Amino acid sequence: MPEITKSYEARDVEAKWYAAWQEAGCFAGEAREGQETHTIVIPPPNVTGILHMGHVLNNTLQDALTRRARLEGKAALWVPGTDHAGIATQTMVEKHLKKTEGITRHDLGREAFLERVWDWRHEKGDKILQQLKELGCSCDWDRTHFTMDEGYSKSVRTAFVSLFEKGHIYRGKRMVNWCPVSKTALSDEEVEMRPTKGHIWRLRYELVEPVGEHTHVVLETTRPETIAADVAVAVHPRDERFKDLVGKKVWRPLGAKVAIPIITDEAVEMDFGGGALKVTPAHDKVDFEIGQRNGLEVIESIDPDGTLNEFAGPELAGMERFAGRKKAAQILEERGNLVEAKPYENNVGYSQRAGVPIEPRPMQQWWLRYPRVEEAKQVVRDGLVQMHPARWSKVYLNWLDNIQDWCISRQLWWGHRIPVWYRKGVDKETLTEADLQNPEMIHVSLEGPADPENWDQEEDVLDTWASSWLWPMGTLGWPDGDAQAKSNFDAFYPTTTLATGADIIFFWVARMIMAGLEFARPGAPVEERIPFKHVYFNGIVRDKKGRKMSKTLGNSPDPLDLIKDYGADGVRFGLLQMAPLGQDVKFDEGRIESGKNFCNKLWNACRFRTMSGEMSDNSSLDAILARLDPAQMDEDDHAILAALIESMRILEKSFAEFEFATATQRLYSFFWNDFCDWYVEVAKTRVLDPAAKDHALAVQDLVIRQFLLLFEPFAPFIAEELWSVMGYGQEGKFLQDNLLETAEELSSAIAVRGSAIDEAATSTVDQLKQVTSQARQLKADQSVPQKRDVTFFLQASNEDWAAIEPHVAKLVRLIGAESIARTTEEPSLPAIVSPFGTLYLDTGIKIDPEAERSRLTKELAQVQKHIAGTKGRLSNEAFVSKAPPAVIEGAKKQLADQESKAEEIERLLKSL
RNA sequence: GGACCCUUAGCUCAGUUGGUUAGAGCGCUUCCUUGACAUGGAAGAGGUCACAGAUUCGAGUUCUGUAGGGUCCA
Repeated sequence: MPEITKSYEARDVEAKWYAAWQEAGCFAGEAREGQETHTIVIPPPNVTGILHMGHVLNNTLQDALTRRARLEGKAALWVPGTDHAGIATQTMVEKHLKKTEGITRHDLGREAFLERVWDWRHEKGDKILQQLKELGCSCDWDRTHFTMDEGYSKSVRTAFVSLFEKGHIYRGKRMVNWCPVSKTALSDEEVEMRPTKGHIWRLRYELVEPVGEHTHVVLETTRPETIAADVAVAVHPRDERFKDLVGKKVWRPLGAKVAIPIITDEAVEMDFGGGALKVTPAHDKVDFEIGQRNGLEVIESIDPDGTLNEFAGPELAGMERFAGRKKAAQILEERGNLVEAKPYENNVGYSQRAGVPIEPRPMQQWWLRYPRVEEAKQVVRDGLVQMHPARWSKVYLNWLDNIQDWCISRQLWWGHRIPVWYRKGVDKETLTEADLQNPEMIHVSLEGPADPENWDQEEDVLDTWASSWLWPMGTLGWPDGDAQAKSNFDAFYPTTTLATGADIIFFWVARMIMAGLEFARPGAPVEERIPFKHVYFNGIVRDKKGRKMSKTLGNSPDPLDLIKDYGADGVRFGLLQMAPLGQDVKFDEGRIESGKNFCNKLWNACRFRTMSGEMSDNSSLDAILARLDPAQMDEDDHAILAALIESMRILEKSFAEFEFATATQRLYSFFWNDFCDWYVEVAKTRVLDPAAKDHALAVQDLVIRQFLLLFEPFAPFIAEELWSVMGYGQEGKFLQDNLLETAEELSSAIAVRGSAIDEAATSTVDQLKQVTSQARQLKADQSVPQKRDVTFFLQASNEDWAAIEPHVAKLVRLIGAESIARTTEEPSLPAIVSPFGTLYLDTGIKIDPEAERSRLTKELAQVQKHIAGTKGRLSNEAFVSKAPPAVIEGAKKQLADQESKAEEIERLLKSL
């Protein structure tokens, strides 16, 4: 018999099995011809990232799905990998260079700098993937991808060239979100709107020539530092207040003294700031559009690094933009242009990465008109791509309805350099859309021009998301035919489920759907082109105060510490218990501890089983079923097997609906409450009986076997260890080499062996549990110590006694009693009314009538309250005539039961 | 301004199509080291299900509104 330690020690077990799994190639995604597949691609973490609680949740879910799929006989593939994370990684390396060598990337130059980034990536990168192994993730590590690897880069360039050729990509001067710190353009999605406290200045713009009584126009602005770049004042065309002023001119109050026109534009909000708007096309998106419509000049008074330039006027030139704002307000006040300065809060766009307000500016950038927008909406509306929880599809559709072209170029070095070459001498700032079609001026291809000496490659790289949107395809080899064959693209695409956070629904999920539809399997039906069938949005892990966990706040525990303290299985199971579908998770270490304790409980239940008797043939389900003796099946056996089968049903449903908390909670209560607290306890008596022992242990072996199969997706290490220890496996095989039966399959397999589950047994067992609890309650009330020297008397009808009699031996042990004897007397002893009749406790000491009276009176009051409620319902004409018969029957039965119970308690009271 | 989510025990959360007396984990009180497990066992205290209406024989559950908290979009 194998030795089992007294408590579960996770560390050795985890290290041992992970190595064994890898050695045996357990995680290889290989599909036999015609085998159903289950594919997940990991949301690639930043290559230099480290594991945080969000990753733990997200990856545990993916692992649970993947492992469950394996047990269901599917060819399960989980593709791991990392993302190069353009800005984040580049910034990290730049900071490091600054700190250690005092140099910038420009000191090194592009090539040398990129070498440094690669060094960094090789030194520090992929650490997170190692950490995922500690968590037990069953990724196919041989398929690990990195977005900057050659193969993947080729897919990124292929997508670019293809979209360019189809006219989806263009270069154009438009307003972009400029980050003055990172000095790159950002997409709209990378800009975070934050309410920001500041001021709004009410200003006079003097009319060049007074009109009637009008000498000036009043307007409001939050950005006086941009006044020097004003080229007009705009009012709404239907605004009567300015009827006479349109077409006149005002003096620009800062910068060169210039008269600027008063124009009209629909975009002006009439009830804001008096109705007039200063128009600064270079520094505001709305103003830029007004400028375009009205043919206005564009004056840039802020440089890319956020410094005011000479166009801002001599007083402001050279100042940092926020210092310039104060200074501008001061000058305006001195010149008498300031009417009023008020504190003001408005939404300001911040660079998500750098944390500073972005500076909108018109720039030449590369843009993408999204492909397949309509189709992307349709696949979600049609349910080909299902989101869980479903409400996110609304958010998704709303974004697609208002979609804007995507700025895909970044002024960075770390990333996929855009595969565009300009003929030497061509000025890329003045290229027109027509020039883009001219092969004499522009070359766009995978491999570059044949005569590279005559061309300059575009300096910019692609937005990171313009590479990761190809992830489900690129990691399966697209577009390279050989690579696709090697990866078995045909079998594994579309992937089954994407598990991710809702915060990247636009960044990634929506774009992946469009990319999949555009590039995968051209010409194939839409359901073969989508990148995934399900999207599961897991919640965000928050701290106790509800704040997002972040490195800067330092409020996130290190998952590796948790794994050390609680075991990977404990962490996984505990976390999923607190992660219901679509809800954020407030992290509670207590739950993690409870996960660990549960593992220990399971461990000890198995330990106890090995101590209870020799291990018999556990090598297959059939072998165990053959050990069941139908003649010995009692109510407890039926009830525990019924609960097992019900648990299997619940897990089938929870996996289908991504209800992981439901699944883990059911496993917990089934194993701990139904099995350990009850079944194992009642079985102790039977195990001591040579005639009943084999059967009772066979039931336990069956339950534990099925439980381990159900538990493995959540807690793979302990499941594997016990699978081995308990002899369920075969030499050289693993738990995952077995198939998990469905609830129906198990149910009929048991029935075929002659032990068809009697569901009715469950209610008998519930009554036995109740009487057990009542007996213990009596003992506790009477302050009887836990010794087993007390006697119970049960005043039972023939029928009740027949029902309980076969269980008495077990109950005696459970309750901790000398005996339970039937009585026809009405002894003067503390009593309680049980489902099998009145139960008396003989403590051997004299009864205390007062204490007894008070206890029974309390009990009676409760029963009577219940009776009153039920009577009330039944005497309600409307209830009786409208409620379904089953409900009415239930109420009647309940009333009868409660009334007889009340009568009995009253009798006991009287007899005191 | 638009969309969505949340509010249930001291804390963190379950509660599936409306149907007996609303559950779990942690914490708390009392008892127990009895040959699986003190990472454990037994008993117990603790809830006007945010508030106000409506629908219904019946609402934690459906609808409307209010308050508070949160998220996304503009």
